[in-house]
Amino acid sequence: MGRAPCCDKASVKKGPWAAEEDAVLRAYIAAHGTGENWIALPRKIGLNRCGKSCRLRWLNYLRPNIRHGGFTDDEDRLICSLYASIGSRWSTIAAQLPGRTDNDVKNYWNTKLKRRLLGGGRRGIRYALPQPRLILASPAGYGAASSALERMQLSVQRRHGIPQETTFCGSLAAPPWPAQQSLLSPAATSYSGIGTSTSYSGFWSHIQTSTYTGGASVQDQGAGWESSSGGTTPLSTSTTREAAAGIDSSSSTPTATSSVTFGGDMEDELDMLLRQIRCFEENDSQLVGGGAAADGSAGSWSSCSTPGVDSLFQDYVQQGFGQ
DNA sequence: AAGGCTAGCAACCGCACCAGA
DNA sequence: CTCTGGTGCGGTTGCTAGCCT
Repeated sequence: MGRAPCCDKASVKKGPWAAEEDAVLRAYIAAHGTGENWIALPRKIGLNRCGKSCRLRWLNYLRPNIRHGGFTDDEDRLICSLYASIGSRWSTIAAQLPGRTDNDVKNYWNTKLKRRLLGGGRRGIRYALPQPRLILASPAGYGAASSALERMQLSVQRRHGIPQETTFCGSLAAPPWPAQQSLLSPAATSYSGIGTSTSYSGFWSHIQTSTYTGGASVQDQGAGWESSSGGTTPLSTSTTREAAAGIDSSSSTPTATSSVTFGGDMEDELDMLLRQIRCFEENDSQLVGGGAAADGSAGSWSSCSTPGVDSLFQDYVQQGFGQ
């Protein structure tokens, strides 16, 4: 049974906000603040709007000190770096950019940065990215897949300056990197609380606590993982092998997606990540050449880099970007 | 000049989380 | 412990202005 809608969608006004509506909402919040119930607010002030719509309008547009457009190069770099590391947690990324909203950052990424850095674009066929033949058991489906792929590609490009057509985006039929399951499982998109809870599970916990230790062949991939939290592999070997081969494994439900409890506070980890990004910016030249040597040798990876994630990239790059 | 295409932005939708009853 | 309502978030879509042919 679904839950009751927050408002009568048939009777509330939808679409663009009029200046008068903005004025009413702004005046009320200026006088009473936003501490009250958003659902009840529109009725109280005579707006024929859904409470969620009012909240969104306030947060994304009417709130003081909001900046729209005109992203700086520094902001570009920060967005790219954070996206490559933590994915599409727009609110977390936006929190590092004063005056920016998650919606703004998201739109900016989708319309400008993504295309500039990764090629392709939005809305499927109109600017179609070459779609990798990676079929997931995950109900999150392609959303999570494309996001993870973008992040891998972005990070590899950032580190090695590799033209996009030579990275895996255009040729990923059977990617040799080992982490499809942990990157793309349903848990990969969820976490509980920032600054309010110490329990965290999902992609971040995997990259913090799991290390890929080998397994160059597809058959070995499932066995290549070691988990520092107690030795439970986050991978299902059967689904991993099938996914890596581009086979629909929807009939084999992932069975080993054990939740790994994250040992630290998310804000601390974000701090660490920001330090890494600054370190990365300062030592960019040290990173170029690591792992991407023409002879396929590993090269050296900077200590600035994010643990776990880099082991994936390193392994992937060592194997020739999916060739 | 007109029609189609593209890019950018605003807003909606649905899900997950959380707190309180 | 369960249920319910409020909130936050990410993904997606609709609309419109500008550009191109």
